[in-house]
Amino acid sequence: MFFSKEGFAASTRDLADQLGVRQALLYKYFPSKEALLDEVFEKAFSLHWAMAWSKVLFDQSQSLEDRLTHCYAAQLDTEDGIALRLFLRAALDGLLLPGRRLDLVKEKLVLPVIEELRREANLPGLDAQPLTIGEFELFMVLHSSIIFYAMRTYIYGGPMTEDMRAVVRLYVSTFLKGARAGLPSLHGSEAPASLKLPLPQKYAVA
Amino acid sequence: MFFSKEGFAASTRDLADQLGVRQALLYKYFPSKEALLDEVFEKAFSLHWAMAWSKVLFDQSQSLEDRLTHCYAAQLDTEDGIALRLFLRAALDGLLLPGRRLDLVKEKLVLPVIEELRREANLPGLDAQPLTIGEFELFMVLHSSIIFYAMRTYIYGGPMTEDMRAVVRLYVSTFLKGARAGLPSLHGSEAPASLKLPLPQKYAVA
DNA sequence: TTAGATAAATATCATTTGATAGAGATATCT
DNA sequence: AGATATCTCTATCAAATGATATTTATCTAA
Repeated sequence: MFFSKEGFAASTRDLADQLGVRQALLYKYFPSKEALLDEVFEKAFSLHWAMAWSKVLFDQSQSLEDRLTHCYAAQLDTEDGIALRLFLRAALDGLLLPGRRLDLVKEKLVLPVIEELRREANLPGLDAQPLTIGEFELFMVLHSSIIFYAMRTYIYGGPMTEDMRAVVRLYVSTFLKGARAGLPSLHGSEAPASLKLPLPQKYAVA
Repeated sequence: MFFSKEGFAASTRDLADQLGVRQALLYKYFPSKEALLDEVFEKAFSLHWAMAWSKVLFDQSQSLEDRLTHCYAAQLDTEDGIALRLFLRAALDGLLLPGRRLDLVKEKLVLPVIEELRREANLPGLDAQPLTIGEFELFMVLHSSIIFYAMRTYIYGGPMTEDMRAVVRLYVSTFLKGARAGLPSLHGSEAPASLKLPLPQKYAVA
């Protein structure tokens, strides 16, 4: 989209030019520039993300590494940079969408994965002991890698490998190795108390 | 700074207001708004980052985990969000600074750490076998975690733990566990060929 | 104190930009 | 065809904005 490249301060005339249309026409469809931007946000953030998740993640016939790799690779496949740019611009301008996105990630990805890792390690389930800050931050190791990969690709514009799936698999396997080795001690007595606190409901908005 | 909050499209009048000065006065010190922005960039990106690095990282008397934790925690300590915001805005607007930053990270952090991890694993040194894409991406697992933590703190504005150092240590230890376990196989025959290619000189600019 | 310079304010200009009004064109229905 | 409704364009306004010119205040040195 236009605003993802030019920023929200871009003029409606430039937008109209790019659409091959006259500037005044925009105001037949949108009462104001703000309404137009609202529409842009709505389109960009509606279904995007969070589709492939959920289902594939629970398919116990594949290894957790395969499932996570599949989810995040699918994620990066559908990502075209536009939503990411809009997303960052919105965050920089003080919108609170980004925080809510993390809430979604927590619900759809962090909780299932940590539940499974806890089971592997013979730790109590999430219903018995709520998700801790340490576990959330542990998962952020993986999530950050993917996000930053997308940023390097679409924002930084750096030269990336063609073999995205291999990189995602490397991220996932590195994370899983570290998480499996470290999760028990996150619940042990030697872990910092701050990491054992339950994760608060984040970014809650009225 | 002003532009890190308001964006580069903010008006010189608002800037002057915030400085408690009249708008025209700005043009006694800067020939144009663009020159003013250049100055802002210069200030923001000059020495910032990359100071604590280098030295501490080579102090073999501490564990690699301690050294990395120290470096990145110091990094996050000096970070006030301003540089990060400017940085992201610049990246979104197509500036190529971000790529160069990664070049710095590669030289000051990735190379020493991978060299050390290779030595631990009895793998050939970097002079014998250049840094691979896989190794760089491996380190990105750690680096992304830190960057994204800063973004969550200063851009997303989410509620973060007070105990930043504990989180950084968790990132570092998780990365190290995964990297130590995975580095040998990154050089083995089962690794994807794409990850074994040498990392190209990135983001080179004339 | 005064001459000269430096710093800051006022006033103003030309462009850009969001937004509106009304004319012309195109399609649709009877 | 003719009436009507929809769509798009031209023309224009008022406010905001980058930039300049001119005036006023403040400081410094002899």
